[in-house]
Amino acid sequence: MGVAIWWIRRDLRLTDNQPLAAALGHADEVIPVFVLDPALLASPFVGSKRIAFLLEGLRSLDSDLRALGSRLILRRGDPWTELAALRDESGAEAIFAEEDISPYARRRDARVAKDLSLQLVCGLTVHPVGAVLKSDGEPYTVFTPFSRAWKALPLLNAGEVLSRPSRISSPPGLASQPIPKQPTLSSDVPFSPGEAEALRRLRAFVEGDTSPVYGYAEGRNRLDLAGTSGLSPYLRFGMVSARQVHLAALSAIDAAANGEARKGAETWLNELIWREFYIAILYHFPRVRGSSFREAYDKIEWANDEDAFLAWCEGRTGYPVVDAAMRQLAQTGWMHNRARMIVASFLVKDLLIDWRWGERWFMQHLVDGDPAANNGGWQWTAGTGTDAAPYFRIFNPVLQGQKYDPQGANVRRWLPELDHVPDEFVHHPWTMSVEEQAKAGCKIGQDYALPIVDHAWARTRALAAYDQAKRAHAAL
DNA sequence: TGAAATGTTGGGGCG
DNA sequence: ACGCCCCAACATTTC
Repeated sequence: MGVAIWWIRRDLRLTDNQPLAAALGHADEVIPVFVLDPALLASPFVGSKRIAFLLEGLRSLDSDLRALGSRLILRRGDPWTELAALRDESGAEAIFAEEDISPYARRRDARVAKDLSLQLVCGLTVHPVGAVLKSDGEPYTVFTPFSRAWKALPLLNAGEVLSRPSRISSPPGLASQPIPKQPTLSSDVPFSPGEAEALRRLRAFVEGDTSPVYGYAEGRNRLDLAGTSGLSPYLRFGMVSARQVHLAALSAIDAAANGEARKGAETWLNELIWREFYIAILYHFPRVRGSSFREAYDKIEWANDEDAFLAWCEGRTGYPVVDAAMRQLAQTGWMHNRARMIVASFLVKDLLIDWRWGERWFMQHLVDGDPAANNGGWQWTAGTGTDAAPYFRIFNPVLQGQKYDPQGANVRRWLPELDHVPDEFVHHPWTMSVEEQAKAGCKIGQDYALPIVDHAWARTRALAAYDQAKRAHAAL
């Protein structure tokens, strides 16, 4: 039956892998190949923590493949060139890959498909990208009706997970370059790559009557508790399939012991649907990658103060809830979703800095950085996106801190200089008297920054800037 | 998946 | 006893 190529991109798993299953169904011998694309490595939207996670993930996948009698072939270079060479070396008739939807991925795949026999298979999402449409055939731009239609669609393969192959035969003698040792994954990054770890985390989150998924409705918002699944980096690289996670959410909903537990599992399912919503938005409206979905807001006159941006990046804005989250991001490559909304609101509304600056910084540092979800999240906060927060919804960083980190435990974890600041001041330490600052061992302006902007003033400025943009657009 | 500003109500202090 | 004021608590509107 011949040879097929399984072109691995963001599907680093053996269980429930549709392109792999398609390749195995098509040929006796399958070549698992990953092409390390220098164009991607050089992108300003890529950072070393995510690359390190990917490289470790490839090592883990290689080890899993070897256990099945195969191995990972790694090639560095332009995908079209490398795949054409591999086809010529091996005589492979077809290439199978999981469909990807970012503008760059689509251009790359179109170029490959023009000359090589490339078959793109669903798998990035539960439902095929582009299959969730209104009755008039147009894409949804509002989440709630999207989610309703999404839930009504039948599951591919009747919801059966594709089993892990027991053996993969590959042609011998194909050259593979070594998986690069650099960049290395810092021990500060709290994710260890690989399919086994992804499945372990999934089980820990959903299995049993008292699993965290049942407290998710409340727990997901708390910055000081581990209420989230921590699966985002694994979904980002397909170390677990979206469908497997979806089925786990459905089972948890079924097994919920009471209304509150059920609500937790349903809320979690909703987050998975937000992921698919933003993937669909980027697929149907690729222009959102560079510009606001709502064009009026591309007329905003941003302040774009470089020093303020640097203070935000480095976590020295003087607002503890913001600074703690930004230092956690720089150090570990991860940030709680609630914190992402808070720091994004602060950058866009309080500092009046273009959301694209924040989008790029997040992509450079997040281990789970995904173009669709990240863009969607930023445009949501900036009020420029589909079904976005209204422009006047501006987070107060003090109130958000008090609400979601009531004792300041998370703030103190990342800002040790606030260790001895009493709870009542921990989210607004600049209101301490000089004596209180001395007692807490935290002199404001010296041990910890004075707020770089007054929130009440900044709120008014943001409202005026957005209002001005709307007027400018309406006048056209 | 906000927060601030403004409006309303009602208990209690007080002359 | 009564009217008046204050203001906390809650509701509604506005940004």
